Amino acid sequence: MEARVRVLNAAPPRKGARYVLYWLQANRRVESNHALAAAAHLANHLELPLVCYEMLTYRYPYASDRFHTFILEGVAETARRMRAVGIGYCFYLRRRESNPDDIPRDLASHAAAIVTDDFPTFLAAGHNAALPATFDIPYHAVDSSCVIPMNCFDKREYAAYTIRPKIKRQLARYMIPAGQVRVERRFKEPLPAWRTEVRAEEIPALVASCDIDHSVPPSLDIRGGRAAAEKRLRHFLEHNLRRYALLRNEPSAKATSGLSPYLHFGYISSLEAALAARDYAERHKLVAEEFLEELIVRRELAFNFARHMRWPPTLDDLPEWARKTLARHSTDTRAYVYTREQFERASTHDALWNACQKELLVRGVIHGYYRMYWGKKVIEWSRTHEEALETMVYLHDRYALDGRDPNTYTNILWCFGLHDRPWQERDVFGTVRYMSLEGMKRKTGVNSYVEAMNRLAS
DNA sequence: ATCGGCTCGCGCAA
DNA sequence: TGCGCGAAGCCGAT
Repeated sequence: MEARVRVLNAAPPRKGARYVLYWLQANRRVESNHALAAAAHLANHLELPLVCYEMLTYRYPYASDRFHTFILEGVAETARRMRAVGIGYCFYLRRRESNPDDIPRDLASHAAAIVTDDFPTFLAAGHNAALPATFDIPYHAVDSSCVIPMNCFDKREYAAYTIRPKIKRQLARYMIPAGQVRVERRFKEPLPAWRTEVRAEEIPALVASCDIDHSVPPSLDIRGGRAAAEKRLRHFLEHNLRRYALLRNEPSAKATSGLSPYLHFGYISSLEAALAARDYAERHKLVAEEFLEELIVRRELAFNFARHMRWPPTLDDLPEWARKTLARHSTDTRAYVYTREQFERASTHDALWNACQKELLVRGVIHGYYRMYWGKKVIEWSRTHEEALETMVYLHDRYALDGRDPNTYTNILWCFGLHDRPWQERDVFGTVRYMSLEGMKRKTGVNSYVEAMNRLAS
């Protein structure tokens, strides 16, 4: 467990406190949650009950109906499951400027210690970098996102082949269930009045009442919540695990897990998905190898990169060979040049690219394989490499349910050569790997995907 | 349909 | 110091 914990403030626990506070920033679940388990352990040790605080504010970048809905869809269930095990769960929806914003401080003033999620991007990364020193109590950040804790890798890894053997060596030690959360003292005080109780039928009205971007609608077909995540995993294991190795790069086969939004918002942990896949494969004489490679090796390579990159991501974070070759080709003539707005509206000359963008606009995800094509083409058709990066980050931050995630930024920078190797030199890309529409047509069912996305978006 | 070259640098064997 | 090989490819030769 120690490897999962970063002690960001080592003050002694407050005497005479009423509870230990778990500030839920990333892991929206009771099950397979090392951070919650660590908080419960500390509460038991201090002979105090445990309070879980989760908040959703109107004012973070790209807050919209899409993200608010996906988060609110999980709240009632998290409340039920937390309270069932004796944790005082309080969710707070800060809808607009006039709502109080000092609730975390107020909660912390009665807490013996704060335990929270260690997450290397976006809001949680900012909070955990800036806030620990402003409290006079212990502040622990616990990594419950990775199978092998991020802290086990002290340096920035160069590529999948450098991190893979390190992961394989330690896998047996960490591929064990996180264990049930057990609190010895139930939280018995009345729950505070400022909390927001969320009922499913009230979510549209709640979202409408927030001072956020109402022009990005909820995902057409991806619903938030723990039960939805469990259902998605079960469906994947029963129908697609056996097809995954062969068909994961064929988008129209729908053979991928579809777990990325649930992993990003913490409705499910990669550890429990990995354990479930391994056990299911064992019982049914299947091979889970390829799925586990993506779920563990490549995802944790992305967390390793996110830990070390600056914010926001820039081309300076690329390996030297990629920076140099891109610089040499910075002024190459582009065959097409589109603005951010043209990309956003899915109005390029390329029907496959537009279909990918439509899936992002309507569903909030792009198939993993096509996302690489999508990214390579933004590089090819942007005025500069820097502008291409800005466009990709903007479109993912604003529309992707699996955006703002280490995986997203790593996937975007992979398009510029991160974790990859050089290939044959050509215009605009230099020696960075190129992907062509011809290749996509040869290897995947482009037409059926384009037709499906046009139907969805109409 | 299949194959080799393209091109760089990490990590390990020696 | 040498060598094998890598986050999902392309292209031209056969």
